[in-house]
Amino acid sequence: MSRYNAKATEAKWQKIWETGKTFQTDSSSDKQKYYVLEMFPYPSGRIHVGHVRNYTMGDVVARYRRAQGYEVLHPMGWDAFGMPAENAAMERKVHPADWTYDNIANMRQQLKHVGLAVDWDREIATCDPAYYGKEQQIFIDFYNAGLVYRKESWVNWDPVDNTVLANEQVIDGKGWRSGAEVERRQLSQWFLKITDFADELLDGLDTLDRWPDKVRLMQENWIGRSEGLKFDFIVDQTGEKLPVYTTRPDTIFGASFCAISADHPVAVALAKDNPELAAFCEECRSGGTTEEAIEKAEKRGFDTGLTVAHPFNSAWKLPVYIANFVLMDYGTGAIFACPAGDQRDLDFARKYDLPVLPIVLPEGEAADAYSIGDEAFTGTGTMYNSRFLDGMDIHAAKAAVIDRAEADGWGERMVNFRLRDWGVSRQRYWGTPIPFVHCEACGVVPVKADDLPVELPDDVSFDTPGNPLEHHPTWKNTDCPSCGQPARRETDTMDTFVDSSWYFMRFCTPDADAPFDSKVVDEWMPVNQYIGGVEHAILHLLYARFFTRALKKVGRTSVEEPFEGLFTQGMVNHVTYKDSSGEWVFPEDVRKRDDGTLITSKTGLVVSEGRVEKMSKSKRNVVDPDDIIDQYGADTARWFVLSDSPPERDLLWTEAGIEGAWRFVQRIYRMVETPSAPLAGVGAAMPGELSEGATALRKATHKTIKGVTSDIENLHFNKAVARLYEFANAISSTSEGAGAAETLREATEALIMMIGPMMPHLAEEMWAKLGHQTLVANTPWPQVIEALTIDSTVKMAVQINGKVRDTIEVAKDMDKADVEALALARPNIMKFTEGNTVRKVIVVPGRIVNIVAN
RNA sequence: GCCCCUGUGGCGGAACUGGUAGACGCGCGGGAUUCAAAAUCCCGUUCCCUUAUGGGAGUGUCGGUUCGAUUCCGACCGGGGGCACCA
Repeated sequence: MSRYNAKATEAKWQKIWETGKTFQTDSSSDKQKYYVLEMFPYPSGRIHVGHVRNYTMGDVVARYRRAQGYEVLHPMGWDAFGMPAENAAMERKVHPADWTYDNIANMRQQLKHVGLAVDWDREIATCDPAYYGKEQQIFIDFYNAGLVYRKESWVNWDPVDNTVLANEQVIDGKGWRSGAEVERRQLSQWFLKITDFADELLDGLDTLDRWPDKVRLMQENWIGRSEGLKFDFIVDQTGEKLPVYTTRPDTIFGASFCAISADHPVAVALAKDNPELAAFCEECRSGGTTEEAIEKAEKRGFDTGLTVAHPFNSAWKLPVYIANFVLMDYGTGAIFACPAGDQRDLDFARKYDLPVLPIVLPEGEAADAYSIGDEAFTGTGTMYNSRFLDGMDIHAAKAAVIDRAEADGWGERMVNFRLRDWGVSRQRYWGTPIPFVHCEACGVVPVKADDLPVELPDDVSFDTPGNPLEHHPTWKNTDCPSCGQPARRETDTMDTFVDSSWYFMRFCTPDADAPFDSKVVDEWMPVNQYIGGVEHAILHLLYARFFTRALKKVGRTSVEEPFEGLFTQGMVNHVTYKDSSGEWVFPEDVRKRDDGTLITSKTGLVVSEGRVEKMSKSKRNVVDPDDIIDQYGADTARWFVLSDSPPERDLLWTEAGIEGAWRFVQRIYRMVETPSAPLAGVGAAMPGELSEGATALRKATHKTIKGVTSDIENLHFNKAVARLYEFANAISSTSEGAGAAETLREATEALIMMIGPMMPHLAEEMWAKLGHQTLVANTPWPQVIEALTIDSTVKMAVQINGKVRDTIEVAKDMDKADVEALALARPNIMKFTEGNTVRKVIVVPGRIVNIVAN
């Protein structure tokens, strides 16, 4: 018996697809368009199993949609800028460009072996001047629209990578990549005004009904909209205004002090001639978040000696403290504190012995007996000790205070966001140069459109720490685009998240002179199905949504939301292995001895199996997709990553699992090579009369088509796989008599067409073996005959007091009364009803009969 | 601390809107084929009692609603994720 040769077969079909331009996308086609996109990879050098899973899912969708008659756009590119290229340059003396392009070449080859239905003619790399030059053009557009600005600001400085990190790149006070303790420095930075779109980005979430709720919720929290009252205290000593923001204006009569941030202008001014106070502010600033975590328990402050008057009673004075828990960049950097209603305020008040007056009475408490201990009451209740608010619930009180403030003119309703502007400056070489020039006379001037792209210089050195562009002898010297005098180029480059904020549009017209051709983009966009890792739930996806809106604002597109459907797939996990010396061991080096114990083939040491964890190089619990594809073929790998686990959940990679997938590949091959019974010829007509077995197979065929179709529509690939296994079992059990050969052909062809999106090479090979001259890739999806998916009889369970005691097979439309009579007459049932009284019989047609008897 | 998700055999996981729990795969046990092995095929496989038949228990725990709960409600326990001095 011959065996399926995956390697040779897969190479053959990949060649045929490539030379036939099978997956080339035609934007001018009049078919309905479908854009499926997986998050493009960073060219690290080699693909990993996570990539295989991600791109296989996208590929199933792409191939399925093609079969459904859509014109499909399924492109691939490279998120090619970023720090690892510079690290490689420093460590191995290779140029970042060479390193990156070598990696791209490798990974392209690897991905091609996976057999993706990708239009490779549209491939882009963000480090290509043809790409980043357009990005510079967009950046200047944004600048002209007032969406780009420079600001002196505190930044997170990574002392190891010598770069500025975004807030979100700082994890537990450490750089996300280097792991180094982050410092705070003040630098002039470029910012994108994402906060201009805070409301829109929030409201837009409601329209994204094909996004996971989890991701929408995370974005909602990230944007962090709150409503409250903004009003000015007047500092008694100076007459200065001190604006504060609160979301709890209802607690105004519980106010006991006012707290400002160490970075607040008032604090900064006082620090000038108060060394003690200055030292305190410095302490608040230093240390970063990690140390904050240490002193988290402790709320500390510094009494400025200043006082402010309560807005409802000018004789009521509140002391002004500098407090370490007040942030300058949220709200106004100053608060009024109500210790009874806020834990931080309460901790602070207890420490500095400030008044704590309860103003919200929890339900069930008596006003004269209630007091606050060391726990603030943040719940709902009834206002008291609060003059005109007394008796209201907190919501009514909130509104009442704001209304009064607005009527009396001392405050106003304010909406505040947690979201901050996006700092895009990076002091690095391997990124998109920010296309601006600093001129002594003209200030900051954008580079002229004709002079774009501002290209990175090739001859750079990484010997000194810091930004190589800054060190370059000539690159930054240029002439001012405005006055022509000698000037200096901006040496900051952009955050790589900028690159990935519009690549999906570039894919629509990868060769356009403009960043993209908006007419074509408007036809393809939004992306119908976007697939990627949940780790991008906030940053990348929020930035891309912002960019799309900003591009609309500058008139480059009319698209609102970039991604109509979003799917976030789970990680790929694997057990870990350690040898007796404590070293991590690669799975491929583990051997099982006859007695069941494990050893490494390298050293012979005994190996123990550890926890299942996300595949990572450091723990060596990785498998190389190349090895798998070499041994079993891409189809086997594709089938395995689709089976078993729901796609949004983590997948456990096992040797046994991949073996199982490989067995199924062989089984399909045998089913076609040596079918269980003779097959009818290609296109043979279905006879009018079918034997019982043939009818059953035919029904199974159409039920399976129906099920698999809806499974793929819903991205339930694991269920589609299970159904196909089941169907293969059905085909294997031989049927005889009239129509056996015809139904077997119909079933086998349906099976091959349905595995097409998942195991495309095997499908093509089997399709050809079945006598077809065409490609499965160009064959329409099999049609369901609905009538064949409906059974005329139905099996119903018969329960007594909720326990199943029997099953009956009845006509689908049988009368309730008849069903009941039939059920009660069953011997098994009579055995239980005998001697008892039947109290009640519930008949749910097509489902169940429940007899209540006692 | 706050918010969200999740818990089903030895394992990954099925189960439409409350209606036969455990589909399908893996693993395991038994058998066939083979000189033998690999590969393949067949049968069994939630647990407990039982010779089969049959019965009892069972979807993290404890309660509730219901003729009927993996599904709905409440409390608790375990696992995962997000945010974190956001006023």
